[in-house]
Amino acid sequence: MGAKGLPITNRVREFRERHGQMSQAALGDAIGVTRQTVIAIEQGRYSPSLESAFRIARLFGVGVEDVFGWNEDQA
Amino acid sequence: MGAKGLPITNRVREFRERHGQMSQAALGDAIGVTRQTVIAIEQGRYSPSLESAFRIARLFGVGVEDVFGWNEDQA
DNA sequence: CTGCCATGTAAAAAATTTTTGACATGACGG
DNA sequence: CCGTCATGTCAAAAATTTTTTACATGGCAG
Repeated sequence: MGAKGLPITNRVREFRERHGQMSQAALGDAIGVTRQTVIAIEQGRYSPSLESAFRIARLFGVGVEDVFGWNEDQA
Repeated sequence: MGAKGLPITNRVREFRERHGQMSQAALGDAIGVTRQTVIAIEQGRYSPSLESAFRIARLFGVGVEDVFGWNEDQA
């Protein structure tokens, strides 16, 4: 199983950049994960834990589904 | 590490039982995880992946945050 | 130009989630 | 009584996510 084709999409980068030019490292610090994790999530390399998803959404003051989306087809 | 104290709550069991007396095994099959995973999620032993969360919510025809909740305090 | 800062890649190690398999119990119907 | 189903526990293996460390690039400020 090579290319993942994750059913989950996300707009983390979008929200992050609109939040006062917050860097990937700063976002990581804010939600308690490393910079590498933020990079991987933004690049869609794997689906984050529901916990990370909640922390990101809450940081931006929105709901989980405002940041993360579901791709029925890929599912 | 030790006792988890998960910041995530869920009403999976509630939704499952209201969905035609669906068993844990049947829910597992429906979303592509094992019965053990359903048990662990319902018991709050760990936070599921965002992917599992989406599959469960979609199966019940609701949003992720209708099934899973965030406990700011524990966070 | 020089020095940061942000982003990106890579790979191995650590941590967590998920699976597999086995066994136990109570409820229930035949 | 006996068999089945749903739930639950346990433990080890497998798979996936996250961390750690290191290095590379381009942009931009001084």
